[in-house]
Amino acid sequence: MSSRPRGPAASVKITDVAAAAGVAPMTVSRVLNTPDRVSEATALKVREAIERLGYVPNLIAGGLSSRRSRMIAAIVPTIASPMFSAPVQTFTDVLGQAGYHVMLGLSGYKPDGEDALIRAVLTRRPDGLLLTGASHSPAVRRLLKDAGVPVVEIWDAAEHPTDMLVGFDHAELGVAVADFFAAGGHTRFMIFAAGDPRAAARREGFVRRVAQHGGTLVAERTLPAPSGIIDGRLALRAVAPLLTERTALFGSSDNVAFGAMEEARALGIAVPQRLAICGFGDFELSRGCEPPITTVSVDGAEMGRVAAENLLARMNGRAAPRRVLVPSRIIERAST
Amino acid sequence: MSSRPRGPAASVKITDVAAAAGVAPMTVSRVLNTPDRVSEATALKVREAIERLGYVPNLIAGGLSSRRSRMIAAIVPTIASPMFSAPVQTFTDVLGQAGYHVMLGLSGYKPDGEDALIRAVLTRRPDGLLLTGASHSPAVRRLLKDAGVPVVEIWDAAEHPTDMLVGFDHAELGVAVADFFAAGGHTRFMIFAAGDPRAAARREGFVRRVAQHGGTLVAERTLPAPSGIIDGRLALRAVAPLLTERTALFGSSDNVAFGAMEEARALGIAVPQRLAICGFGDFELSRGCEPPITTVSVDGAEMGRVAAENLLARMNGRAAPRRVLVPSRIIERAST
DNA sequence: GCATGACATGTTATCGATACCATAATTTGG
DNA sequence: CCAAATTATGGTATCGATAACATGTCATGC
Repeated sequence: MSSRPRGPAASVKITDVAAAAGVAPMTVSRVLNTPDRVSEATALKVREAIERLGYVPNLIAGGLSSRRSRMIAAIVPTIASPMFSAPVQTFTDVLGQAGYHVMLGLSGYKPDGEDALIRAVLTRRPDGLLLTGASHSPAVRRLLKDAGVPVVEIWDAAEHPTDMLVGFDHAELGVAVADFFAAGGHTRFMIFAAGDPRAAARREGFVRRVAQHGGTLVAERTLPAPSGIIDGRLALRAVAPLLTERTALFGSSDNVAFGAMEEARALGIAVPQRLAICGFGDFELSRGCEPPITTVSVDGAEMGRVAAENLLARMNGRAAPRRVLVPSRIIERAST
Repeated sequence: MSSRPRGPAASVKITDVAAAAGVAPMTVSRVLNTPDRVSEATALKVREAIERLGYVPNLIAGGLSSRRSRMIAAIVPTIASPMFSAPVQTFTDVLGQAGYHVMLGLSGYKPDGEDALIRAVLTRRPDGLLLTGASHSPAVRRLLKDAGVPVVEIWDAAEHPTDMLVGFDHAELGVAVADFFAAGGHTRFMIFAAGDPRAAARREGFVRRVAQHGGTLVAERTLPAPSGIIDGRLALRAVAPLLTERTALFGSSDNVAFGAMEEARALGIAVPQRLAICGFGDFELSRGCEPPITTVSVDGAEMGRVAAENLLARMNGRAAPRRVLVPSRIIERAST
């Protein structure tokens, strides 16, 4: 008799099932984990016993023994934006179908949020990790290396990822948007960028290319991260006096772009005649609003899917690409 | 010497730390879990050893031994909508600060998505569960009862929750919106509702009250769940011919309401003169668009926070309210 | 000065499953 | 018809931590 406190109804364990089915516990384990190694007749008996006793396997115990938790940690700044909720959604779906569960970690936009979170998450011995961005503190990099866990980084395109990466180059994307505007005959430019590292990279590329085109950077505003519709409205209101001539605006997200457009409407600034707007993210909003907003589409759901598949490959001992770049493309709509 | 395969660098465990610090493993455990029961001098030695060896505790082992996983499962249909991402976000934050991690389960809108997910999640022996809605299959209810895990249900107001509940009455809310429109002198009504049970309850309340007011229900459309901006646009386009006189529309989410408004704009239907619109959810969108949209505000973030706190209370052996109703209120804006 | 108790630490026995090796049952081939 | 190969099952020893109890140490009070 155990001296431990037990739950209200001492729960059914693998030995109970084994006894009920007249087999060894190990056989029950096989029925659940490697069914092809058990005869059909035995498997039937065992499954019947499982059903009858209402056995729910304990994956904590299994994980300790097998040293595989079948859990994956996903760390993103927030799920309040489609930018991150989309990849997390598909990531969770794909891994769920493979029998893995996802622990969600929300790091916020504070620079040190990630460190503590990764440390905490590693105490659960995840079989894999999804991280946002590829710039991490040296402490984190060492921690990850020591843990020996497969890691996928998304939403970034560092040359030397910690382990694997599925993302794209934000600076290049900024360049592409500048080129797009220039091709439309624009000479005056503005950018509203959120304060996070990736939005900053997009801005850097955009600003650099504008200069190369000999364009004028009329205004450049940094918004709090995560930035939204209201931030876009406020920013546009602040720069409205500068909108005396035809100008092109790049917003760091579709929400920001939409906010700018709505504020422009309220102020009587014509879009796209006086103000051309390009957003980022291809949220449903930019497609559904009136006029629809030109945007840069990056398939976040796809990113999550590929990240999950690469992680699965590695966890199953197969090889997986070190660096996958997902395409981004400008979707031209009525706002430009 | 163990016959098990070991990781690349056999990882540091509690016995290693204990040896390095010259104490028993149990003392190391105490330093980490119940620091007040350890003398300051010993704690210092132990912490130094932990730091020096880079010890990362194994909560899988700890969980097996203590029968407390310190994990909570959160099951929502999707995180693509602010309706669910907001509560999940605060829920995760609050529990994270208390040392719990959240497993994310996305059940989708298929009726049987939840069953399998809950069953799978229980194999991890979570210390608590967050569920969306309060109508579950009998199998699930029994499973939860047997597991003896604290459960909070959100986004609903069933009379007899499975365990605890933090939500509100959707039908009542539909009634309130009908009253609000009626008070504004409306006699013609339309509703666009998503196909999920909660949107259906809002619709039922709205339709019932409209009838009580002697109003005309001009159109009633069911949208696919989860429904978005585009669904709202399409629905409005379909019913546009009916908008010959002043009409009031209740959308099942702010996204749907916004889509309807944008389509109305495209079709030259004046808002709010010919079409008054009320949404649901108080997303940033309804506040940030032009004109801003009247909506029913329900604080999803607050719901997540309270759910987390009640769960924490119960897990710590304290009492927690069985049924918490969060307020909802109509925020009147320019669309009505 | 010694019993009483509070506090700090150590010892032992699990928690519930799976890896690995051993053995039994079955099939295959010459 | 039997040895060798294959397949199915069982036994044992952990996985890494913590609960419960035992022990040791010191302060307090009468």
